[in-house]
Amino acid sequence: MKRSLKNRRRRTRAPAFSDAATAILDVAERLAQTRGYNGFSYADIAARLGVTKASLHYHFPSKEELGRALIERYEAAFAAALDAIDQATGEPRQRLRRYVALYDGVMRNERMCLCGMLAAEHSTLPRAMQGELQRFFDMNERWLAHLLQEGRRSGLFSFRESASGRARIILSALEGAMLVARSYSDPRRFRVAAGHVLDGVGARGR
Amino acid sequence: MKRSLKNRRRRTRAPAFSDAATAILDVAERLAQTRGYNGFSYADIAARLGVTKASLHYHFPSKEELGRALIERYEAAFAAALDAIDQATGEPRQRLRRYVALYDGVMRNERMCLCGMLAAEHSTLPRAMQGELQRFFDMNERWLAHLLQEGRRSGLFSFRESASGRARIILSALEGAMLVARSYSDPRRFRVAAGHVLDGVGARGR
DNA sequence: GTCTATAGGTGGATAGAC
DNA sequence: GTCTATCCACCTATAGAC
Repeated sequence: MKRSLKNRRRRTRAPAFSDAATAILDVAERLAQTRGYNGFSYADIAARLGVTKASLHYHFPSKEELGRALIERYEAAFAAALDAIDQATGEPRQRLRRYVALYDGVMRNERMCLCGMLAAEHSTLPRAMQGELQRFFDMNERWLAHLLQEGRRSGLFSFRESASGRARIILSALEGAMLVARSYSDPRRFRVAAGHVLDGVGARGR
Repeated sequence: MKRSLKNRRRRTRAPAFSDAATAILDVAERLAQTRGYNGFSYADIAARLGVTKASLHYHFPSKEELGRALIERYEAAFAAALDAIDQATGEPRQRLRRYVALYDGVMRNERMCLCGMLAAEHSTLPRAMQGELQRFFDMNERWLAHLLQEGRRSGLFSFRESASGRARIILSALEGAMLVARSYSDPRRFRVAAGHVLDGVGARGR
């Protein structure tokens, strides 16, 4: 009963990768976010880095291990971004706006959320990766639900369903907006939809 | 100036396929909706039908042609379903509920919207398929926008943005809800999110 | 750590017999 | 229309030299 309840979310330790491994992950991440896990190969990564396929296997023996590392690193970075938001401001509407801005940044990079992309390929992924996907979405929903609950208590947000229900809606809407916007190669499509997500809880106000 | 304005949407003629071609498309469609376009092969289809890969190429010489046929047939079937809704009832809330039920039926089949799935793989698809994808989403948005406009005029729906803006939000939210629900293999997740889409315009009734 | 070389498998696609 | 047989490109992965 004595353990601190603060920051109990931090279960995702950012793994330490060598410079070479980091370079591989950077390239693989971009490829996975634009083409999907089944849409890129070791050859693609090797070509972009100017090395051979074999050397990649030294750092990531199998593609499954590479895929797991991708999700783990992505989730850790996302968790850090959420912490940064929490520490920058306590104002709920601003925190929600910054959350949406995270996704907007991904789109502006002509990518899609890594985990949204992998969700489409879910049934073709190794079991371990499937489990990590859920953890990512769970983390997002928990963070959002907490924020929504707090904002509603202080009269800033307004919505009928439960906070976690609304969190799911927001997450789904953002992922879906990215998905559809990709077919039009138009990030503005995402931005407009994202704005209405904020309106939905009464959080757009400047 | 004399041409009828009724049914001017019908640009998608349902192509006639032989029995064998239809059987191939049925299997390919299920595979594409569960595993993605890059996630299945001619070998997968052939195995499930008990024929050889070579015979598939007689009906669909290349995978790109197969992919195009998949989207065209899917879009035609969807357009027919929208027409059926329009003819069954003119009541806007009911029509919107039936629209959402279309997507729910897809999820209940343990699939995801074909075009939502393909949207994730967008950048890896042949150009022709990319164009057809947009047409599918455009058709959905036009139908929804028209319905929303009508419902708002009669005081049944309420939303702040333009009808086409709201149509995009609804489409994105439904596609996103399917996407995320897949990671949990839980269609109920979709159904709850879909219900809130209806609430969003005041259409849940009852 | 990175290389060359290669294994063993699967991808889409074609030729030609039946 | 469906088959057998085959092609070549590409996939993930490994062995072993440097």
